[in-house]
Amino acid sequence: MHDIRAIRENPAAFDAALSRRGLPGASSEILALDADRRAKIAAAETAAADQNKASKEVGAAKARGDDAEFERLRALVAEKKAEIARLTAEADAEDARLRDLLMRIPNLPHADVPTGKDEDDNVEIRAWGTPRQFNFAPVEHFDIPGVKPGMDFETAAKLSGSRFVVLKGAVIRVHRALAQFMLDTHITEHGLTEMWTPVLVKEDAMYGTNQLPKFAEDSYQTTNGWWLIPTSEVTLTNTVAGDLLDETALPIRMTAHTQCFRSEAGSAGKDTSGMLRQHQFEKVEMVSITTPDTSMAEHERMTRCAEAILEKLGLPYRTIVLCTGDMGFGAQKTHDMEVWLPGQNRYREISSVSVCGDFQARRMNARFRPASGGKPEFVHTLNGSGLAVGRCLIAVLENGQQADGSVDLPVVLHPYLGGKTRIAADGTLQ
RNA sequence: GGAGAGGUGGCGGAGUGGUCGAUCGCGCCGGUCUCGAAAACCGGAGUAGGUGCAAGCCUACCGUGGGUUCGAAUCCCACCCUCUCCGCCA
Repeated sequence: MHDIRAIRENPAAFDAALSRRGLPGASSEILALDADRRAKIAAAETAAADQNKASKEVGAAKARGDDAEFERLRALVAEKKAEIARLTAEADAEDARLRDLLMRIPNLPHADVPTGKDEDDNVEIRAWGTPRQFNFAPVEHFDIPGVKPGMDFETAAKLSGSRFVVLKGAVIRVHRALAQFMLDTHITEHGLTEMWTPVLVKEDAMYGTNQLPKFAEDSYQTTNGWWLIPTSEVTLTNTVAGDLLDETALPIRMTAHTQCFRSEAGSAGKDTSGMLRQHQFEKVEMVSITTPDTSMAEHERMTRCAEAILEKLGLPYRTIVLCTGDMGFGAQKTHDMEVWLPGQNRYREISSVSVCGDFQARRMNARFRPASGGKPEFVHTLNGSGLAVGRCLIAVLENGQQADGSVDLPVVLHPYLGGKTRIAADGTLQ
């Protein structure tokens, strides 16, 4: 959410930043509402002050037996009370409207971020690895002979419909190994703290990390009001909601491996085959809570944490910085890692690492007390995939496929597979 | 699901109708003492909103929303959340 004061102080800069995202200016509407709201608050507070004054005097009037004054003040209090009720109701309504308006406006892009319209304007900042040369035509993950016995979309459709999968045998073991490998690397080499969180959350948490109010249709809700998390960014970030932390506690670096649930509303017809885009998938997420002056450095650090996983797995990737038009709602700046998928002959997103500044912290009311002893300030929040496990499985399978239909598996996974090194063409782990 | 207890400032914990935004302890900040530190002692400090160049002033906030009252942290109602015991259960 945006700081109304910052908009008041510099409406032109606010509109200019929105314009970089390809959005119309909003400051004039916001400021008109804000001015109206403040006038109402001032009127309500003046009336409240009058009431408080009369309330204090009424006791004294009664004590000295001045009945006329007592009755006059009593009537005045009653009158002010009605006035206050009316004015605060109006002020509250405008405040709610303003808050809702501010809640629905995306974060402003960091100065570093290239201006652009869509993904064509994203900028590659580095690439790692060389796509392997195949002496046969590589296929997509679901067509690899060794994978087919362990990846069953028909049975999943019977159980749940489209965009679900049943995994079996060697394939799910590799999937599980990947998640374990990612977590272990993050906790032992990257200094993140492993967490395990609920996947059902209250509405407040979804507001905190900006899934709500604008993107309700992208997530699922239970009949009793819980939401299924679309990412553990929601739970990890909201662990500090409402807190006032000591600066010495920062940065807080967390990671969690959870199920994620997405309705994929609006992606009908996109990535319909294979397990690239599912309603239910697993992700190892990273979240950092930092001070304002360390968040940009943390963004680079977190990006490296994600890249390290890909490098250890030997998966060629490129890292891009998203342009203003392609960034997500809450981000100030985003790095996407795209992994090479030989079956599709292209790079596909496997991780997205974003710095949100105080955008989410303001929604969650998550603050820290500076070590210098000043006023509490909002923390900065960052989140990134490290990595999407299902997509990583796809990448490992497609990049490791062999002419005979088998799949060679990355060396770093072998210890997680009981020393096995490949999925044979018949689907067995060998 | 049944029964009970409770939600107060960074934390713990008092306060049951009127100078209570709130006793006290811990923690925090400043000072005295000390070579320095600890301890001890003295002093300071809530959060948010509004208004003002500023000092300041005003308003709100004791889980949330209503109500009673001239006046509510304190009384009443509803809701939310947490904890304990019982039952059930992965």
